[in-house]
Amino acid sequence: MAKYEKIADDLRARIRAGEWGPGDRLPAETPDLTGQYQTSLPTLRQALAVLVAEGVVDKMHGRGNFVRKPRKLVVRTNERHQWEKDRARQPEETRRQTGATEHDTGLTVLDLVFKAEFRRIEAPESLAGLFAVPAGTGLLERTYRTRYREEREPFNVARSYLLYDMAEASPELLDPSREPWPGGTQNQLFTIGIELDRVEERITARPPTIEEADELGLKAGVSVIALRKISHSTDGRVVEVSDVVLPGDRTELVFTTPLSRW
Amino acid sequence: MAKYEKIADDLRARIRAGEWGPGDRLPAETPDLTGQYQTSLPTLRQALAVLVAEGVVDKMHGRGNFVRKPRKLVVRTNERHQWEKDRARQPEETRRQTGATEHDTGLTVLDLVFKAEFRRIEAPESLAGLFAVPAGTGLLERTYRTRYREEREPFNVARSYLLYDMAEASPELLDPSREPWPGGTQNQLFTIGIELDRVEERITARPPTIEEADELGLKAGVSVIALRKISHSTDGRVVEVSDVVLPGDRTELVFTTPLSRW
DNA sequence: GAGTGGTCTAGACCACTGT
DNA sequence: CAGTGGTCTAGACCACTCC
Repeated sequence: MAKYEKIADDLRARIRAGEWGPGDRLPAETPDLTGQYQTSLPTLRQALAVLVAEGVVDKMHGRGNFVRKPRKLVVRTNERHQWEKDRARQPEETRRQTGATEHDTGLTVLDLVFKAEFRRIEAPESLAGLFAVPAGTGLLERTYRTRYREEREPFNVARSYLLYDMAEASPELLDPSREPWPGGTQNQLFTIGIELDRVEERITARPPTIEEADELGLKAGVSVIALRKISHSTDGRVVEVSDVVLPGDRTELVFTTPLSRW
Repeated sequence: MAKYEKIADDLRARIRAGEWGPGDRLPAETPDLTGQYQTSLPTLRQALAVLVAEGVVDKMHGRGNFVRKPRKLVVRTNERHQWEKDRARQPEETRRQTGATEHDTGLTVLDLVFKAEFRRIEAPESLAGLFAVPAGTGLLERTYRTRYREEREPFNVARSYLLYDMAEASPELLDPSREPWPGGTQNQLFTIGIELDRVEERITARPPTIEEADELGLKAGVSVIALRKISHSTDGRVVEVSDVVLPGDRTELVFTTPLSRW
């Protein structure tokens, strides 16, 4: 076993044993830890890199290395879809009070800050296939960033796609200044005569790309959950595709599958 | 911007531009790349570490650095639960033919190899809470490893928990040599008079622990999906809890949520 | 055995954080 | 300004893969 692995194992064991608790600073790389382990700085740093990749240690330039605190989870359920559907036909006053994210998280509209950007794009192959239209068809791309009011980085970035021709039926849907829209996308679809039959969600996890790490304020070595939501209308079409990137270490997705009785 | 970041950016751009395709070997670290970028070996390796963390490059000791091939996905749907329930009361001959994993992946029983280990444990706080029993209550812990016949490492490790007193009602359930059980857990529960009402799944993503990376044969820096499945019976009890760890870069979870009509 | 990546050293200098 | 981590060098030797 390599020296840096032995050091990483030992530090991990000391942390698990409680020698340093969550939020505590570890001894300085130089001269403390290099001295304790009788090693050079690069080797010690390689050991620390292992613990950072495992999510055990946070490095902070100029301050020190810290035992990572467990992150506060953001929960996202699949019950939100039925909830949002039930709400889509309520009066605006009701819809304005709270959205699906608040429903999941138990927060209020005031705790969260939204930012929306809209643009028209031509459908790439992958999206065109889902919508069953030719590549190059016009799509409305809407980018949403949601963050806690007290935090700087958003905790999710979502990109939603609608057929441009379809969205155009109601010019208000093309106006980003009307976001956050009371009642969400299902209400928007309702205003143009569309009812959803089911929502399909596909989930994978992977390391963040450079751009995502930047956008979500993630440390190198954590994971993101990539969720693609595909909304099917009652007349059998795909009417919305939404790609959401969530920080893996602070998101919990909850799906409930009801079963029919024997 | 640091030198190693510039090098990483340049290499990433060259890969995206197709200078090397999926599966191709990059030029040797020494002397090729260090020469091209006029840098020392450690700095070049730091640049490569960035690309490995992003999942763009695979390092293979003694062979070279390779552009990563797009991973083959293993799909897991939530329709499997209803499918398994429908199957639970079928004759053994029908149940024996295929299981839920094969249903999801389109593979046959012959493509997959199972390994099962059983033991009796005392419920830790976290599990006791879910089952609504006192901590220390006896649980049957069943560990399953599934792998492709041609691969060495399993693609998932699952740990399933049942109340020991409940499982004991049918001694066959305590016998690991009877696995894989035709019809899966829902058929096992059927034999002791239990019907499921719904299945709840909670999902997070995180870096693998040392033990998981080892067990699943993962490279450092990839992500795992941790899925906890909680099965609720028609009489309102939690009857099974199952923890599954899946390699994030080759698993796609698909959840379909049907919506009731307006 | 040739080629390739993996580990490690000793030390210099830069950049960030907090007092 | 002191303390801390971040970057970088030049080179030695080890371990793995494949011919």
